Order: sequence, then structure tokens, then C-alpha cells
Amino acid sequence: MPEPRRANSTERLAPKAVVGRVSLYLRQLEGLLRQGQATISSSQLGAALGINDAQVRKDLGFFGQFGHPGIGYRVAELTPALRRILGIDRPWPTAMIGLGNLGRALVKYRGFRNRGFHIVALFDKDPKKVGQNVAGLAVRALDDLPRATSELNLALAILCVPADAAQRVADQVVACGIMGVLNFAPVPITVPSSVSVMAVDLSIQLEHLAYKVQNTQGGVSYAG
Amino acid sequence: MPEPRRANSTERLAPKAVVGRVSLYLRQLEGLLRQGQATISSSQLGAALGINDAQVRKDLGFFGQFGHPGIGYRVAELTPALRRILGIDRPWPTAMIGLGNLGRALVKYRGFRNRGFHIVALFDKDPKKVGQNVAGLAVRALDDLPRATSELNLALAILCVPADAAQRVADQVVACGIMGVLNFAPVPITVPSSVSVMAVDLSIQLEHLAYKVQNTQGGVSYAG
DNA sequence: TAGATTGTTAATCGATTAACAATC
DNA sequence: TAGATTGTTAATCGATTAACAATC
Repeated sequence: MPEPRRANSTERLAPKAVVGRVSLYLRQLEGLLRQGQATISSSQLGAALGINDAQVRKDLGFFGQFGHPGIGYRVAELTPALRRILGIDRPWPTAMIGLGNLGRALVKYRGFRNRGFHIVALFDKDPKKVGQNVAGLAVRALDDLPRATSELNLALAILCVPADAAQRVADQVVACGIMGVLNFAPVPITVPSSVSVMAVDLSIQLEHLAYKVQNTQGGVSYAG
Repeated sequence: MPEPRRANSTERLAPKAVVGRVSLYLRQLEGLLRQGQATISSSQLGAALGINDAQVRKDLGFFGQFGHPGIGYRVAELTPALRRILGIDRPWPTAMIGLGNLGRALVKYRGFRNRGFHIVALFDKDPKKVGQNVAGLAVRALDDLPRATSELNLALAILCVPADAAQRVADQVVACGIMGVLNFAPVPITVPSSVSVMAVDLSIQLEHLAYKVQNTQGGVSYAG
């Protein structure tokens, strides 16, 4: 009976860590839904992910009240609620910019389409690449970005360009009215506060891994 | 004159956030080195990255004393010190496991090799892929992993396999004695505490972006 | 020397966890 | 009802920032 109450209209953006965990909860719930499990408690949901039960409740509490005391959370109820919160209850027409190795691979990557991120236009600066076909889409010139943005209603852009081009391209993206950028270039980009950016810095991840391996007890060196 | 003093022998693993920022400092310093700048203060270094000067000093202080009061940090001194701290002052022979779109792209990606991560062996379960050549390396069967690990001294593995294979492959990787895993599979993997894992979850990043775009003032919808 | 800047301690801020009344 | 579990407040823990003596 209790329709999940409206989220907090105070509308503060949730902390990064909270949003990341909500994505994990959602994945877990999608699995439970497939398995046909009807309800789950915060402690069960947390245990599966190594997260404290109070944390699970607090995280969800950030967005509203979704649980049933004595029962837990109804999987069929919480799952769509979290999809709505994350904004993946609808498609996101997305541009891929930069079709080097990484860009081409991500265009073909299934994981994005599955979550509603539809790559519908490809752009590259290199005239030799323009016109090429990648996964059924023709690569466009970067100049074509403003027109394509309005025609295709592009909302997001994935940036897979070299470091020295990243800021310039980001400026073009912003000028077109695109509101979100996933930045794979190994350099931070600056955008107006109305535009959202998430950076995926692969080298930094790998450096962090090297640090951990080097400093985990037992050491690493074969020479030791 | 003051050779950077030995790092904290107490050897606690630095917090994730600290290590991430140290990677950023290093990149910044490498740029300064190329430009020939001799010294930099914590406030200058921080300003370039939007980080508080006290934070910069505290982060570096975690690993030792590298600065010179009244002067700042000598670029030519701090740069190699940070490389050593992160463990990228030497090559890391790395295996790529799973040669779908993402795996193949990452094998060709220059950013890894530049930082000392040398992908020297490729593995896939699919017999049709075994023997194929990717970027000059022949794809091996997964069964070949133990032998290749000792022959090539493999220290790290990059996992680009589907979700349902991730844990099984991780177990094989651990059994071979590989000490670090960069996991691109959209599912957390469990490994012994002596093994390090960094997860790169592309869908979670994109979901976070959708959340931010949806909840940033001004909204997003064309219907609004 | 005077000015600049570090390394580090103390103060602040934010995030996680514990505890428990309210509720099914 | 008794047992389970939520939502939320208070307590704890950790990370960031401010402040400043020490130093070049």
C-alpha cells in the first residue's frame, strides 16, 4: 500500500560514495528480481556487498523511505525506485568522441547499452576516420557536433580523445548544450558547474594497483 | 643535500584518496619537469588541481619529508620519489585476460605502457580466439596461465571477462601467484587479502553521471 | 635579515556505525 | 503477541583544513 514517499525535496546532491553504493544495491536487486526473491533486509543486502546494514538504510534514506519495518525492502518496489533515482529509467542518447582504440571498443561494449546509454553518434577530428563505419554508425566530423546534438537530442558525451585535445573538445561539447561528460582522457577537464563530469582515469587505477601490490605484506619482488 | 628521508617504516597502507591524489601530483610534476620548472610550493601544486595546500603537504607527509621550508619541493627530486612510492619506477609484466572489445582495446592502449605496465601475455577461454594475433601477441588458452606466469614473471592481470566468468578466472589468477588484479568485469571479485584488486566499473561511472545530470539544477529534460 | 614555505598539531567537517523507539 | 526490521538520532571514526613554530 505505501507508495514509496516522494524523495527529499531539499534536493541536495547525494555524496559520491552514496550514489556509487546505490548502483551496487541496484545490481544486487536486479539479480534478486530475476531469482524471484520478494523481499530483502538491509543486513542481507549489505552482507552481499560487504556493507554495514545501517549504511544501507542510511543510503536509501537519503532518497526517501522505501522499506517496511519488520519486513525489509520489497525487491519489486525498490528496484524501479533506484532506477528512477539514478536516472536510468529512460534512455540517454550519447555521443562518443574520439575513435581510437578505446573509443571504438566502448562503442561496441554491451554494458552501456544495457543500462540505457545509447551511443547514437560518433565523432572524430581525423578526416581519415570521418565516414568510417564503427558498429553500424558512420563517424562524423567534430564540426557536425552542434547539429547532431539538436537532431539526436544528445544528452551525454563520452570523451576518448588524447590529453592535449581534451579541454578543447570539452569546450565544444559544453557549447552544444550537452549536460554530462564521461572523461577517459588522462587529464582533468574544466566545465561550467551546470555540466556534470565523471572522470575514468585508467592509468591512475593501475598506479593505485601497483602501489597496493608493492606495499601489501609479503612484498612482491622476486629478488627479495 | 638532504636526501629524501626514508618513508615511514610504520608501513600502513595509505588511504585510497591519498594514493589517488599522489598520482595526480606526479602527473603535474612530470609536466613541470618537461617545462623545466625547478621548484613548486604545495599551494601552487594544489591550485593546479583544485586541492588545498595543507592537503598536499599532508598527503606527501604520509610517505616522508620531501620539501624544503622556504623553498617548496624540488621537481627533479619529488618526481622520482613519487614514482618510487607508487611503484612505477620499474616495469610490471601484466597479463590481459579476456579479449573481447574492451580487452583488445586496452591491449593497444598506449597509456598503460607509458606508465610501465607492459602487457606481455594475452589469454582467452574461447578456442576460436586462441592463436589469434592482437597487437603482436598471440592469444593463449587460459590453461596456459600458470606456465606463462612463471616464464614471464607476470605480476598483474587485467580482467576483461564477462560477469559470470569473473570470479572463476580471478581464482585461477590467484592460484598462479599473480599479486594484483585490475577488474573491469561488472561484478566484485573476492580474493585473499594478500592479493590486491582495483575495480573499474564503467557502468557505475555512467550511472553516476546520469544521476548528476538528472539532479543538477536546471534539470535535463527537454519536456520540462 | 625578512619573507616564504614546510611539517605537524589542533580544530573542523563529514561519513560511518551503533543504538533504539516505532512499526509491521 | 513476539520477533524482525525499519528510519533516524547520537556516538564514533576518519579525512580535510587551519594555524603556527621551525627552518631555509
